[in-house]
Parts: sequence; C-alpha cells; structure tokens
Amino acid sequence: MTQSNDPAREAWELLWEVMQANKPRFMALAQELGLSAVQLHALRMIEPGVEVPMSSLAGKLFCDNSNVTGIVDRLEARGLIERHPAEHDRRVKLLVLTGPGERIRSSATRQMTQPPPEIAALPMEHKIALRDALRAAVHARAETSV
Amino acid sequence: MTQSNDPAREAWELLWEVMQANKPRFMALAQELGLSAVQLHALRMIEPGVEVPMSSLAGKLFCDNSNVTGIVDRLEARGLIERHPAEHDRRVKLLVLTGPGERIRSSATRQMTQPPPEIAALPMEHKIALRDALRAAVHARAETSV
DNA sequence: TATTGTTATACTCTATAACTATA
DNA sequence: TATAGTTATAGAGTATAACAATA
Repeated sequence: MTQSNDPAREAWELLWEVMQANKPRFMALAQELGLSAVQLHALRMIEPGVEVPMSSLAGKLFCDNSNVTGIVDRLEARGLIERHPAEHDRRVKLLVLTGPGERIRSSATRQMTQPPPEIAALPMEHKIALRDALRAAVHARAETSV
Repeated sequence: MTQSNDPAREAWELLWEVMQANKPRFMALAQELGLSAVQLHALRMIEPGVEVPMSSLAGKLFCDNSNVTGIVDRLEARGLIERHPAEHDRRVKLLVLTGPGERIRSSATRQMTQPPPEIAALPMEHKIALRDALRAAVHARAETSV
C-alpha cells in the first residue's frame, strides 16, 4: 500500500507500480517476436526511414558503444536492420530498418502503445487528467534539457 | 512528439517517456550502491522484517527460479541478505535482509521514491490529478487480479 | 508424484581496455 | 590527437533441462 502526504511522491510510486505490472506483457511481446527485451528496445529506437548512428543508439539505450556492436550484430543477423557507412564520416555506421524490420517494429509499436486495461478502463476525466499532467511534465523536461 | 486522439494511449506513451527519462538516475543510484540494476530491484522486493521465499522473489522479478539462485548468491556474498531454511517446509528457503542490507535498501528507497524534477515541479493541481488517476488505475488492477 | 531450489549449459547483456580506421 | 566502432575479456543476467531433497 502506497501512503504519503506528498502527491508528487505518491504519484511517482504509483507510476512505478503501473510500469512494473506491465513488464510481463512487454516480455511476452518480445518473446512472441523472437527478440530479447533489449533487442526490442533497440528496434523501437530506430524509426522507419531514419538513419541512426551506432553511438546514437548507445545513447538511447544508456549503454556503451561496445555493447551496441553485439546487439546490432544480432538484429542484423535476423535481417531486421542494416549497417551503412556514413558518407560524410566513414568512421560512422548508420543503422536503418529493413522491410522485415519495419514490419516487426510496426507490430511491436502497435501493441506497446496500447494502454494496459487499468488505464484503458479509467473514466474519461481521469484519462484526460492523466494525459494533461504527463504532457505538462514531459513538456517541462523538454524545456530544461535544451 | 506524441500525438493521438485517444487520451489513454497518449497518456500511456507519455508514461513510458517519463520512465525512460528516469532510467539514468536509477542506473547511477545502483552504481553508487555497488549493485547491478537487477540486484537493486531484488533488494527492493525484500521488505525489512519480512521473510521472502526464493520462488516468491522469482515471481516478483518475473524470472526463473534458477536465475534467482545466482542473484541471491551475489547479494548474500555482499552480506545484504541471508538464506534461512523454512521450518514448515524444508525445501523452501526464506530470504531476509541483514542490517547492512536494510540500511542500503532504506537509502535506495528514499532516493527512488523521490519524484523526478519534471513531476516534482508540476503545479499542485496536476500533481493531485496525476495521483488520483493513478490511484484509480492501481485500485482497478487490484480489483481484477483477486 | 510433485515441488523448491541448485547445478550444468548455453546464450545474451554489460563495461573496460586495447585496437583499427578514420578524422 | 581525438573519435566511431570493433574485439577481447570478464562478469552478470537469462532460460532450459537434469538433479537432490523434501513433501
């Protein structure tokens, strides 16, 4: 049971709880697609038609470049992404989704962005309040991280 | 940029975004405590004074029993938890925090439950709306999972 | 027979350090 | 000199299957 006098703190703890409860769904989705959790995250970070440098992917995954090499190796072996050398700097390798990669990512995105039952079943005024508060929070983050 | 006509879907995507943004803070905390991310999660699942069977911890971490053996080995080697055989069923091993384990867990909890700046800085009406909506969601979850 | 936890095995994830090829 | 990515290495996390002890 969460209990606190500070609404922000309690909201934060509840937020963890909701995400925690959603973890099995995410893991099941990854397994269904034949991907590890990290591979699925990586795939999600590469948008269709957008070339992403390896180091940029490392940043998005909060891990080391040397780690990304292996993750990309496996996604490439599965035929989901490709490495292309950048023409402006030949040290850089750009990652792009393949056709199959786009399709799998699209399916993953469709399922992952579907809210879990406890959010979907909220009364409309709660949904809107939730959205508006989170919009404000994310907007604030974008402001400060410029 | 998140964009959707369905407030629940947009809220869910924003929720992911907030948690994603918080990941570096969590990783930094784990490192500061000399723990891996999984070890920190495991430690958080064991409340002071509460004996937790290994299989129960596996459930909380959404992983296999065989996996828990290693995680517990390392936490025990660090002196943060102990294994005790259960008297009612001697196959079962109960996990309890040691003194140092309680102290590290307490410090971790204090920091992890502190909301990130973008939540803490929200106007009070947004904080309360966020808390109330999430309370309703978590409450709904508790209802259906009985 | 069934269950709890361990072990053996194999693979993935992870960082650090050393390396390469570029810049 | 510095940077992007790779490789080598070592350790941690992960599941499956086989196992021991207990129920």
